[in-house]
Amino acid sequence: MPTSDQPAENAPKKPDFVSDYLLYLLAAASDAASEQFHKTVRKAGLRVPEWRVLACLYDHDGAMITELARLALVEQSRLTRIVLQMEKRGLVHRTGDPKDKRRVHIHLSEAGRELASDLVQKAKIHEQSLLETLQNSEAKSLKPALQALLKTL
Amino acid sequence: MPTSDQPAENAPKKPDFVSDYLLYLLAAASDAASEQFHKTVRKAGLRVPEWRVLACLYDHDGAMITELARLALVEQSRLTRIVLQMEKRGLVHRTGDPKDKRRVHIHLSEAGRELASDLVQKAKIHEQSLLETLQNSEAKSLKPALQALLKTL
DNA sequence: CAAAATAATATGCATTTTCATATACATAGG
DNA sequence: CCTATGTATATGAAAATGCATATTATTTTG
Repeated sequence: MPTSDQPAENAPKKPDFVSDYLLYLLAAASDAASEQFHKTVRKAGLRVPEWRVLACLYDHDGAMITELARLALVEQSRLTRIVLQMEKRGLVHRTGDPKDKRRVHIHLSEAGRELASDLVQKAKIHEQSLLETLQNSEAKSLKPALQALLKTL
Repeated sequence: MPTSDQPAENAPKKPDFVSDYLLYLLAAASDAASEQFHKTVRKAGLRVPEWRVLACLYDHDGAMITELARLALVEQSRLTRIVLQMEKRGLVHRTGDPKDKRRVHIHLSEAGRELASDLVQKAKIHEQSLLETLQNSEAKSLKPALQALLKTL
């Protein structure tokens, strides 16, 4: 039996796969880096996808459902329901598009905009302190590398 | 009304928040980079969390539930259920720990190991081609930067 | 050593999520 | 202008998920 749970001392140590696998590093880094700030999000009474929607609307107020789903990295039918819940809570409102009656545009309410602004500010502060804990070279290269990755995909 | 969906030409253009926000870039890059390979995973009859569990066991066969949950980036009670399902499908089996009877160790079955090896190989190929689409400088800096981020968190 | 505190896993249940598809509207081609 | 095809959003229903907590085992402490 060639495989063994207890490799002999002289066995050629197989290097780990996951700890050097790009997709794993991306997922793990995303998780780890977000964990702290997501606590802030929940303290503000939002779930993470709701925060994402608010943040995307902060940049793209009036976006339609499909667009917002893509931006906020959530599946369309899920976004529809998230937006409906947020509308009930008074964070956003929905308007029809006169040019294309299928479309629904989502807008921040005043309360939504205030909450978004507050959290965006906190996010920026958190990001700043996160970047400061990294070596200068790593902090400098991270965002451009991620943006390049996104651009080519 | 100071806010407007149609800013005047001379309005000071507020730069986007999300498109330059580290946590967003991480989540978006993770999503985008994984999308393709996750199709391969689903073609192999696995859901993404199951693939993550297999891959982690590929490196850490015999890991206990808590450990595996941490490695595979899933919450513990969820992992318990994922593992139970995978056991029913014959991909893993669970053994008790004689030294500490609370613990449950998870092992790859032969079928599980074969599937894991196959997918790990495909993952490496996919990763390789992904890195090749990036500029050399970006590809070179990405993994170290992510690993540094993980290390400091 | 008994009791309390801690740890590992499992489970009940409410909620969320996904998938497929329905519905409504828009556009293109004959 | 009618039909076919495509697009945007919503929804039903099965399944997955998260949260709190139960259960069992271990460790610590007085």
